[in-house]
Amino acid sequence: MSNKVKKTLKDSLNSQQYDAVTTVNGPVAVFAGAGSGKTRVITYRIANLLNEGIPITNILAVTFTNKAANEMKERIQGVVEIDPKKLWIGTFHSICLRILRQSGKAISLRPDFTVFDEEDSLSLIKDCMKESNIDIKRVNPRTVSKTISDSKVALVSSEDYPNVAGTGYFVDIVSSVYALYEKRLRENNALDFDDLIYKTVILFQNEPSTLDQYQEIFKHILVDEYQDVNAVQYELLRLLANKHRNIFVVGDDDQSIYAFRGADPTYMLRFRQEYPDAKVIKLEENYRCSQMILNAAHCVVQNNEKREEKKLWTNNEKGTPVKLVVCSNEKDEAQKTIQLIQERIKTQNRTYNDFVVLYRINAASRNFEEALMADDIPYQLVGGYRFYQRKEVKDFIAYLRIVNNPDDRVSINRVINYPKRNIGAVFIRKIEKMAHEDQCSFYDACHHLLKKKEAVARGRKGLQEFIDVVEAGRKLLQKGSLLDVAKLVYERTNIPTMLETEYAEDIAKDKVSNLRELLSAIHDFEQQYDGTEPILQAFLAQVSLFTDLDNMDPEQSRVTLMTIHSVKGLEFPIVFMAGMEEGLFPHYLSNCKQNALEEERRLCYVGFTRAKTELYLSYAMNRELYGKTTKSTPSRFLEEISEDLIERLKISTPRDGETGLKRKVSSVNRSKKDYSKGNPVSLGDLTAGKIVCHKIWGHGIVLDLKEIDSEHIIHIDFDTVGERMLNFKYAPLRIVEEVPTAAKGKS
DNA sequence: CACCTTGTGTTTTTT
DNA sequence: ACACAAGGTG
Repeated sequence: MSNKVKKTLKDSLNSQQYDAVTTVNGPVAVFAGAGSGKTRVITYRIANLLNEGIPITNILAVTFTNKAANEMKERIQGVVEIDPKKLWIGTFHSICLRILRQSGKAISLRPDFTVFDEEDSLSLIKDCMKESNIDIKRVNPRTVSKTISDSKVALVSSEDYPNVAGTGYFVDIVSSVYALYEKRLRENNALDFDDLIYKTVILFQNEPSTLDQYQEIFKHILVDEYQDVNAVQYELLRLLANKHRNIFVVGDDDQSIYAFRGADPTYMLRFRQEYPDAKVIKLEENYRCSQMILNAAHCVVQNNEKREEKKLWTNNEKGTPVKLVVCSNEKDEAQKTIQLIQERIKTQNRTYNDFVVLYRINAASRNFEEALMADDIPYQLVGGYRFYQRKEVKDFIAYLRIVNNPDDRVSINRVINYPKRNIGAVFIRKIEKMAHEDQCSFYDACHHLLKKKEAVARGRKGLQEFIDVVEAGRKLLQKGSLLDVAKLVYERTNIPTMLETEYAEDIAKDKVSNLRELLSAIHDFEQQYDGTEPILQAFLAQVSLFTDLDNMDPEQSRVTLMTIHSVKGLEFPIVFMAGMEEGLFPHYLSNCKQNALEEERRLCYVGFTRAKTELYLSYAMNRELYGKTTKSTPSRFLEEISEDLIERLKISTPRDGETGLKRKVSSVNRSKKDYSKGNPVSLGDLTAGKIVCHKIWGHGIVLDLKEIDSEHIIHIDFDTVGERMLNFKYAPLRIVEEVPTAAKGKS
């Protein structure tokens, strides 16, 4: 057994990887570039620790997604025999949830607390703002929510916030809302996402004996995606590793893409300061990408100023250039993408699961879904409107949440009048008043009210029905079957019938089938239930931390659609990145800040380096988004790729004939030659009437040049895309000596 | 007092 | 395109 492991390690690892795997004691930081075998290192390291005789219960492994955790469990089982249930492996959130359920009592947390997702927490914040007479139109609740979330990540409590945040109108508002929000969370017996980690740190800070207990359990700590660790997570790790100092972190600062969530890649660079005796290992050989793809990725990311200079190398073959696909609009983009996929299936003997389509924002998935459906191509959509986030599913789950925790006011508010029970805002306020007078919970006040005969209200009957469903659910739960409880809710609330009257037939059908799917998920959960904690509590916890990514199945032959954020850690033979346009990618909200722009660039790097053999980049000249159509400029990231690594692809789809695009495409192709022959342009050259050549759009005639906010804006009429305004600073323009025929012909 | 209609504002990425 | 809040109606 032991020898088998040793041999496997030597055979399947390079010397740096081997070093990372077999350095058992002390702090280790591994800088692992994209595709350098990071997952393999972590897997083998755990296997090796077990092989060295370290009990499985003494290892903590933190991954970025549940899916990564499950995958890792499976892969370890391939090397050594383990009982995967004994291994502490999961996301920060799931691990902290487990710790708080076990030991939260020390900070007066009940073990049956509910986890609020972002929507729940925003709804509670709105309530708090209304209660404090803050005009929701003047102050955006989302901004308040984000500020509170940021505070928790920065370990700033509601008491400390006013002292730390300075002064001002907004700060005053957040101060009061934050305090009230915390109070309400406690009353709801609930924690929000940030609390899971934040309260665990508080627990460890306040209760040294509890901390000591976990320090003894987690003698060896491994952290994946360390570049995406934020302050509160860093503090958690620091506390846990403080005693035995066996902390092993793996990451890549070029792949840090979660700064919006407080991630700070400098923790990775600061590791050596925290642990001066740390061993630092660099993995720079890429085993995934072709040379051209890797170089193109490097072209982009090297434009970042805040980064450790490094260059990955690969022994893989040179490969083919990155392909640029120019599309007329977002529909055309989906069409062309699918056409390319079909071609490759036919000629290269590919299967659908060799392909992934990536985009910057979830909203972009729609067009691809529609096009794939129309062509009967199997696909799986990852992320987006996640299953457990859908309205009908959340409504249904709200009932289960109330059965589990009657203090969950957010869920009560959600469904007390759904289906309609004649319970409006006024009636609710009346119950609240009663709860306040009787010093009891809202739920208990409902009971009191129903007992009083004189309390006649129009909603009384409805309230009785609501309470009856919940009480029946609680009784049924005692008997043990979760599925029975769910069925009861399904039948007694009549939600399916409601849905049919509420929505159009096809939409209602969809929603009802989602609920059926939920019932079957509950059934499956019950089958695998291990009985370590109350079943409903266990189910709800899984639901709240579950992501669609966990559902992804790479085995099935389906095209995958997802955001670039979700694709981190995965690889595909052929990658399509859509929407390579200014404003979309980089996203316009990131445009203002240099840091944010650099993060977009890293995101681009992550996308590129998912591809093993082929990478397609596409952009649409016109895009409809958020209900309006806008003309777009190619992403600056396209300009950053050196010319020998990128190739414009000429595709004709049936639609092109109708729009006369074919003619334009051919003139663009000629223009590309002119661009490389042309001379660099200076500001003085740009007078009205001059013919210029754009790297992507080809020839155009200068109409105007003006200065706005000390930026030089050029107005050009292009043969291909018509009139555009360009910023001189970024525009890839050249002057052509001869007046090309294409431009002459146009007037 | 609850419900339905109209109008308004907002839209990144994820645990 | 969508959600959500205010205002009118039964």
